Amino acid sequence: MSPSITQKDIAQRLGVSVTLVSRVLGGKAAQIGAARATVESIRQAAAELGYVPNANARILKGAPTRTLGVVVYDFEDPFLGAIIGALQRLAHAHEHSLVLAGFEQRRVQAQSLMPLTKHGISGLIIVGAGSRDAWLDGFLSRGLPVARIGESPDATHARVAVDGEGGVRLLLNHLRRRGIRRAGFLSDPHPAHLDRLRSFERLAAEFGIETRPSWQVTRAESGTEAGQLGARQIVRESGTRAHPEALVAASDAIAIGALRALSDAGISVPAKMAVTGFDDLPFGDALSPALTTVRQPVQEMARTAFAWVSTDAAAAGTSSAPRVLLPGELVIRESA
Amino acid sequence: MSPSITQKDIAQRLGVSVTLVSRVLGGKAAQIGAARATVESIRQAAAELGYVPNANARILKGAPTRTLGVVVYDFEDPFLGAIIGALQRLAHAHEHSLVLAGFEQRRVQAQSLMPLTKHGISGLIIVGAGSRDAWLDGFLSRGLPVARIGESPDATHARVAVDGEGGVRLLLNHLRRRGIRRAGFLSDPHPAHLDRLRSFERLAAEFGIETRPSWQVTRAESGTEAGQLGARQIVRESGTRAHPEALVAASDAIAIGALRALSDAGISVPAKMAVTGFDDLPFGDALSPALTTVRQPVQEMARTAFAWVSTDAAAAGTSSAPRVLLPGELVIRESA
DNA sequence: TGGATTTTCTCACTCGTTTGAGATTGACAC
DNA sequence: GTGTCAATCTCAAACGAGTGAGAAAATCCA
Repeated sequence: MSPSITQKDIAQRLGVSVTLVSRVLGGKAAQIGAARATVESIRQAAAELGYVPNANARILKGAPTRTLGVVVYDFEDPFLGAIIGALQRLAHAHEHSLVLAGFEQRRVQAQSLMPLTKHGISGLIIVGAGSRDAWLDGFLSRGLPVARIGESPDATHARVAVDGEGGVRLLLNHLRRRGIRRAGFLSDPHPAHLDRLRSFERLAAEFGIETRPSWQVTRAESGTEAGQLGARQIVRESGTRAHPEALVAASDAIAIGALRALSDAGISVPAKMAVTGFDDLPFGDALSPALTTVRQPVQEMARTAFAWVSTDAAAAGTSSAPRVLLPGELVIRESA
Repeated sequence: MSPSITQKDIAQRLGVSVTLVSRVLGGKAAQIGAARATVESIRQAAAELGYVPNANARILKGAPTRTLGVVVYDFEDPFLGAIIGALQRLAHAHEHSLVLAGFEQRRVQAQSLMPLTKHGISGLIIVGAGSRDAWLDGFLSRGLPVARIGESPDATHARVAVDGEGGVRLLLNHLRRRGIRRAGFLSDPHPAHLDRLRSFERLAAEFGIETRPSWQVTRAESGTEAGQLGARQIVRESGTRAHPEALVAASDAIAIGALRALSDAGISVPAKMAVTGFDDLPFGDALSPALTTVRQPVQEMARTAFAWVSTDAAAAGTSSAPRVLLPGELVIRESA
């Protein structure tokens, strides 16, 4: 760990003051009227010695940290990689850095926030849906810009998410065009999924699609398990009577579970029952049948959230819209 | 952004010197013989005011940063979430923080490293396989502890990965017990996958399993696409002649593609052809048929890598083993 | 009561960078 | 010879925390 080059090293080498070096390297050469030759020699020495400014010292002096905290609620989230990747690209492009924090089982512990305060973040991005975040108040009251990627019913901070209702609308419209007149819904306890369920209930009639309470199953399990158990339940219960012609799943994971249950029950998809997902996970197109779904606008959500909290936006005083819903994209494949 | 509480605030409130506050809060109270009452009052004041030490100031003074850089090669990696989650938990438990950096398309740009140097990381964890990392030399030569989660054939730093050969061995042993005597292999260009291919070639004979060059397909595409095209190719080419009874895929993603191709070709799995994966992705058990595979020891890999680079280990002078292969776990489901 | 100890706390500097305020130099005019 | 004005550069004090060395006050012993 060789010690790094500081302004002092440059100053000593050239026999000038650190002040001058700081000003020249800080781009203030013109303002203070530094001699052209001096400016050149300082720049050159800096380059030769491989000078890299010490961010800690700068920040200590009050410079913006250009560091964003990223709080992840759910590391199982299949989108996590894509979202973090997008944020990383944005951060990189805007010369910000990203500090990670996370919570166990959607719980916050005071110490979880240590990395955030420790590095003096200038903005906060929360990844994942959630509500009533008491820990957030500390940041918000200090005027720290906060943006969430995901829904938060009772939040006071900015958030961006896919338009669940719009997505369900796309799906129902598509199903209707395919001639489907009876549909069920599969959900798990995830808040965004419950929201989609409510949209489904509300919109089904509008598209002339019949649904029944017994065709709408919300399981306590989550993801594929919920889908499998839920679909199995619907199939069993409506064995003799009329059964839905389509199962709208609140997420791709749930839909995958449903596909499995239908396959086990010998019900062919989409011939006997159509299935739709929501999210567009990476493997949706390789499934058999390939999953018809609604694609999450991951990049756009990341971009929106980043734009709200980045140092540049905050400095410009951009007022942050409290809630943005971005449209999803209908991806028609084989399952419906 | 109300200014944060500093030691100075505490000192002023109690009418003592900042030095005393620093020493007490730094746990040096006993060494310098501070009065019990004073220690108490300082601690209490700190708690009441909500004092959080300023990491930048500490680091500037030469304290270990307790900050690890996490460099991600591939944000598409389906394990990314799990790995980052595990690292985050470890970091949290050991009071470290995590700074993220990443590369576009597995390429490094000098500026990509900015966050790492900026925050003065004390260790580096690379997520993803790779080789010949020129950018790494700078860190290594400064004596920075580096660990990679993933293989790196020509690396000089520590790395941990799943034991590919061991995994293939588990798979072949299992296939043999199921009475399979002829098997093919599906790969894409990922280095770890090619490595598994070589293991397969080497080990097949040992288990009395016949294989042929035409049954071993490495596609230029990656993931599911490679699996789908590869499986299709094998099925077509061996249409009339003897064909393999099993397809060993280098990854779950590839296996999913293969399942799809076989389904399209009307070849039932595992009755007519067995399929195995490698990785154990989240949805493997919800597929139809559920995928037999080898589980990556994600938690263990993260733990190993973290242990190498954490400040505590580095301080203790723990010598870092250059290469560790952790055993995968055979997960027998339906596809083989 | 004076000096030696002990107990308890403070001074002053440092880390690398920034910045308001001032210093030094030379040239030019009168 | 002296004052003025630029041009050019330096002093010194921060930011928040840590630290070697020493100081002030209280206690003890004779």
